[in-house]
Amino acid sequence: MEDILLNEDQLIDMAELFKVFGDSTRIRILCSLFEGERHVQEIAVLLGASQSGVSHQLKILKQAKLVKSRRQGKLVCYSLADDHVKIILGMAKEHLEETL
Amino acid sequence: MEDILLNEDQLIDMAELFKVFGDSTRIRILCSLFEGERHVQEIAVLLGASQSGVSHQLKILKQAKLVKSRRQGKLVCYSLADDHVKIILGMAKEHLEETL
DNA sequence: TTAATGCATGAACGATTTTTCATATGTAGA
DNA sequence: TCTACATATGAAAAATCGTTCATGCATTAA
Repeated sequence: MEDILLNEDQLIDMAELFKVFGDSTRIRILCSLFEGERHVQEIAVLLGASQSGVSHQLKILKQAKLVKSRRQGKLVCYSLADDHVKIILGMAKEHLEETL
Repeated sequence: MEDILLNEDQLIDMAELFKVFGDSTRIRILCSLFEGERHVQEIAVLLGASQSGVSHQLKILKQAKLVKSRRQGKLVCYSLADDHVKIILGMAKEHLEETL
């Protein structure tokens, strides 16, 4: 693995990115998208959360480019933006499993 | 890559873990340990932070098992706990570089 | 034992975040 | 157009977090 020295801006960006992962509601949302697209209501029901709450969190996830969305009539479907999400979560899971 | 379905406890633990990464001071501390052990004062000077502040953050990092420590006389030396730290940071860096 | 040095910790304050509530926007169908 | 449904958003309330300050504990050397 190459070196990962970071400059000041990268540090800030990286902290921002991890902050996004650092909330169990948002991780739940990401996990709910592992098998593909879901629309907002669907996610809200799945998590037992409010529509508004989910919408707010989806916005944060989207700003971090962890999810993308497309409108389909009245629905807005969200999906994972790329594979890094799964990889990062997988790495974290591994860490947890090895250290607990 | 294997699947990464998570149960409730794992979700919480994972969010906790990412929360720890979600602060630029803590990332700075982790990066300062890439080349090996450092003691507290050394880290504080390197970051231009207070001894107390660094100590508080080191405690959080240690609880998350991202760093370990050993006492050497009056000094306490900290080092990265395992390779996951570098890997996780590397993965995040990759994500940032590809999406910005 | 006392003094000096290095680190840890508790409490308090300010700042940031998450959640909730009310409401606005957008879309489809009658 | 009007109504119903799906989502987004702003603002306020509630919860969480980071930093600082003061002080305590541990170690070493005199």
